[in-house]
Amino acid sequence: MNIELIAKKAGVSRATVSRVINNFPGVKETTRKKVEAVIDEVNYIPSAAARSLVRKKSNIIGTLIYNITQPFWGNYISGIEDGVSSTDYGLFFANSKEHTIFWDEQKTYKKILRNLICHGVDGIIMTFLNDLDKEDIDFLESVKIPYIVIQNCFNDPRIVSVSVDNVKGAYDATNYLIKLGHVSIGHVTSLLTSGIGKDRLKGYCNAMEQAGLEILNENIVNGGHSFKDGYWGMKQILNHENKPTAVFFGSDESAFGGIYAAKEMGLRVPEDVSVIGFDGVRDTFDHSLLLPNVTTMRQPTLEMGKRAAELMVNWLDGNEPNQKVYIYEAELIEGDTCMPLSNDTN
Amino acid sequence: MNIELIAKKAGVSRATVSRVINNFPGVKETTRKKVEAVIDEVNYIPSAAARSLVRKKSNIIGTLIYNITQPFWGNYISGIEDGVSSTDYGLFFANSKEHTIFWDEQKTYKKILRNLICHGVDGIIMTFLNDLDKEDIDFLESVKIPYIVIQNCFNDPRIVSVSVDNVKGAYDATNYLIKLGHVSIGHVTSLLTSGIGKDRLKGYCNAMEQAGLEILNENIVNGGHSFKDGYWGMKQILNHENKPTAVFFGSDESAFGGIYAAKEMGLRVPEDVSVIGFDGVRDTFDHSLLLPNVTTMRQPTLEMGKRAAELMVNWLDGNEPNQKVYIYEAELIEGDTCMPLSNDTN
DNA sequence: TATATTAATGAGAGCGCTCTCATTATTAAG
DNA sequence: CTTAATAATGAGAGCGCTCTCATTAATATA
Repeated sequence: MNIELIAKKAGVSRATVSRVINNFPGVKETTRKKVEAVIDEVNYIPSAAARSLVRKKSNIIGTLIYNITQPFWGNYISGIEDGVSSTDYGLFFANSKEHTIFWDEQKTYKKILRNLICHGVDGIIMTFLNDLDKEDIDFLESVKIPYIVIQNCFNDPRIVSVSVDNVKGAYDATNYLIKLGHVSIGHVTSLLTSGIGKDRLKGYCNAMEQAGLEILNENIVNGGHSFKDGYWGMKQILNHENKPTAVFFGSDESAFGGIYAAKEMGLRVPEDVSVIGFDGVRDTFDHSLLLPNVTTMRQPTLEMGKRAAELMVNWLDGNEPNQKVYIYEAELIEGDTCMPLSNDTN
Repeated sequence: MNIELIAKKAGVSRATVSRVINNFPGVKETTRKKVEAVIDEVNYIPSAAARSLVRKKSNIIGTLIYNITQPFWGNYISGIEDGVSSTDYGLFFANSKEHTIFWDEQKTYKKILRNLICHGVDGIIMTFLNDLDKEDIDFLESVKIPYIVIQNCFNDPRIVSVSVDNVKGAYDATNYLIKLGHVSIGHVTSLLTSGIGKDRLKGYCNAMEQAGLEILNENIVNGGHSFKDGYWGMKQILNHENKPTAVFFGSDESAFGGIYAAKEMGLRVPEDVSVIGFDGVRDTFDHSLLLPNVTTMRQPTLEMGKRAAELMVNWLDGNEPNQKVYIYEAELIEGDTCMPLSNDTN
């Protein structure tokens, strides 16, 4: 079933059918009705391939999201979907699993991106946890395809990104603990191979310095975003003689791990040690009531995903983003895992 | 950059370039090298649209998954991705959110499916929780596009499906409780508007009947797969005078809700009431150690997703599945939420 | 060296649309 | 009723590939 047959059946030319399909003006109402009737009758759907070929546009946006099986990342997809849902664009999907990018030699970013382009996407929305390889950017630039990075922010002037202000978020988190009277504050970082981890560490340091508090190496543990990372990080931190009275974790999952570790060591949260996380994922779990109500810096992942999608849609429609860097603020969500330092009667 | 230009640059015809791109035989080695050099030099990637048009095949498989922000469903995507990862196929993505299908009038199945087809997918892998509307099937059949349903199984002979044996799984779960000596066993169902919920209820009834145990209406609560459903279901069940000593939940999330409700009512799990769930999602959460180690019937979602993808890939490559219904077995995973009935010294 | 056979390559049609531009139908103006 | 203006429609080229079939190059055989 093609446009030719529809035209024949309706007794008009292909051009007229095309006008009807695309809702173009300049078709007499009676003709339009006639054509629409035929289209409905035979359940005609125009060939996407033919359209893409002549328009040089597939109306498909490629997405490369770190690990959608975790709600934190899944929410980005949801946001992106929100952003495209009222448009003619659809989503092509690459890589849903963490290990694929990190450990699978066969699947470097470049190969995944290449695969995306081979399938004809018009633009790409992606998360990059590790700092983007120069080679990857060069590749994207060379194929001249619009791309937007979410979650991570780069100082490369070529990259459009949507992310949270990690320095400020970490600063706010640390400062919240300081305001509660804590002076000895630990930090289990997120991945320091990414700008995200580095920025959060920087925010932590900024807050400590500004408050005139000493930054102790033994209070900073190189971690990651997983439960396990938080678990081991917390063990390490709490094993010191002068253990901190509060710990800032680079992610909520790692904070959960830290809380678990503290309990295992016979320490109460927050009575013995306060804990603050980052991300704000708790509510995304159906079983959130079973999880510690962790105090955290919430990232508006849904909004950010949506924003990225909207920017991309507009871009593909001819309106290049007028900024390179779109920054959101992480919001402090007070849970039950922080309390004022008991010695301190503020 | 198109095949014409590559041909010109390499001093050969378009046909030869095409042969090289597609790794077809009958090209002299020296010619092949020459063409490949040009392709590499200009970073040429063939137009997906043009290819699709002439081949009448986009090599894109559409997926319609219930709610990817929950790991249970996200795992299906992971499995599907596993199944296509070593092939030339890619994934197009529709609908990531529960509400979109259930509550958004604008997004009926048919519209989503139509959208998928408009974007040119070759086949569709989808989850349908509610029983598939006859109209939806008719539509899919009318556009003659291969589709595979995962997670739900229909007795419509036209539908290829990959799912778990829900009757047997529920039977096994209930029987496990019976073998532990329980005689008064409750059931918080999953959605009874879906075959899944009905089948699990049936399995429960089968086991009870076979054991000669009475099926009490007050022990069966119409629920759903969410935490909330389990929570309210459990409250209802435990409020009866002769409350059951064990409860089978239609999902793990609802089991979590049930466990939470029991605790709230001052009852211990499993000492006062045993709980068994369905799905086997606990390990998919990074913070699984913080969750009750619920006894459950694990569904091999990853394998099922992979299988569906493989079936689809083969189908699109010309080999129609030789069965209509692919059934997996749910596997009993013994956790810490069940114990023998104390009165019973078996 | 001439001929038969096989390997390598090219010419050209066609996939199903869109879009420009020419043509025809319709209405308005004189 | 004729002409000018506008509205509606159609003809046809072209998007970038694939694939068949014809042609030419290379090799084997006599």
